[in-house]
Amino acid sequence: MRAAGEKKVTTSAGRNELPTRAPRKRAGRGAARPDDADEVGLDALVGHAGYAVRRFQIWIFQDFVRTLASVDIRPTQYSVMTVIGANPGLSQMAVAKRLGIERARLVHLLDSLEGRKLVRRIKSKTDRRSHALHLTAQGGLSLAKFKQLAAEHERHVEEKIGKGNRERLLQILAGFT
Amino acid sequence: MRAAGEKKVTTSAGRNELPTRAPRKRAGRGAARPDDADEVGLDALVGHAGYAVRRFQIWIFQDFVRTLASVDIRPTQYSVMTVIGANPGLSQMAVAKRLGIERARLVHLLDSLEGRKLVRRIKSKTDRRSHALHLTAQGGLSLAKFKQLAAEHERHVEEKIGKGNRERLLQILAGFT
DNA sequence: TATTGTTATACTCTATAACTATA
DNA sequence: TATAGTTATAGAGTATAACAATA
Repeated sequence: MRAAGEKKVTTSAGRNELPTRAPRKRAGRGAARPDDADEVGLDALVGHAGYAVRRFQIWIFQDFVRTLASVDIRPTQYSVMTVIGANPGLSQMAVAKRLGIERARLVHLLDSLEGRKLVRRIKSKTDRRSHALHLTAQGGLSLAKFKQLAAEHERHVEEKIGKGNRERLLQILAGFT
Repeated sequence: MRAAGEKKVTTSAGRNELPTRAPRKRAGRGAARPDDADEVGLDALVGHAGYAVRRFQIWIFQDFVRTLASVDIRPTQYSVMTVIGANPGLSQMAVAKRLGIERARLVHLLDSLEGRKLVRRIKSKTDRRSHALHLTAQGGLSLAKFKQLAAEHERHVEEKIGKGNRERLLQILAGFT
């Protein structure tokens, strides 16, 4: 996973000539096999938005996990707590639909957050099938801390791709939120 | 998973006013609970590049799988075959490093592709620990077809976010490939 | 009948560790 | 001793199906 070691922290937005390496080439020694990873051409993958997005998503995900490691919160947990915090009383179905999480998966996520006393499931009076979700007092305080760390992570993103590019990215992808 | 049903195929690049919904609001009936998913505010998630990127990645991934369903090829399989096709004789380690795949995982991916007669592992003469990877004749023909379908998928992306935005996206993320 | 939360299953993917055969 | 490929395991995430309680 290249992202861990962190080379190329170029911090910027300067080098934008698509790296379309020649699809065929031979390595340094006598042999015809490029054992040096950077000599390996991507061919059609250059030009696929999905490939670039996947690599970026992996980087961003790992930076988030690393930055919030001290509080042991992962991106999905953060998104669930944020939505509950902003919309107290929401049902599990509503949270699942809003975040695009399977309702079956949300059950386990909430089990974990509830076990950590960050979230509470309260039986709904109006619809006894459903639960009203709330942050606990501790959950509210913790979320404030999580948001600080998440903002720090966001600054890492800014350093990585550049301030203007980050904003442009948010604009381009606004329709998917 | 919102993407399956497909609402908002707005095909474009027009609506870019960040949807910062008010963090608190009540639903239609007398109650105070927004059961309508679109009434639920995202709060801090708006403004996190990672959240938008994750949602976009899910959409793009699913469109790829759908578009290449007839040939039963997933994004990772496609990337592996493309790199082998462009760099015949590559070792497993070189492919794994280049694509950011764990070498342990690549073993299973290659087992599957080799079982389908698309790829062949050939024992290296120079280093008997390693395998030289090649597409079979059938694999080469198949890959051409996969590339056609992947290009079709790429057109879907273009329709979804707009031609200019897609190009800009590739530029912004070029450093991650 | 339909929906909410739940349990269960299967498969993909990430992250490790350990083993073997070579180097 | 280090590396390439392999096997194994654990957890996250996706995708389903089915069930009980309730609507």
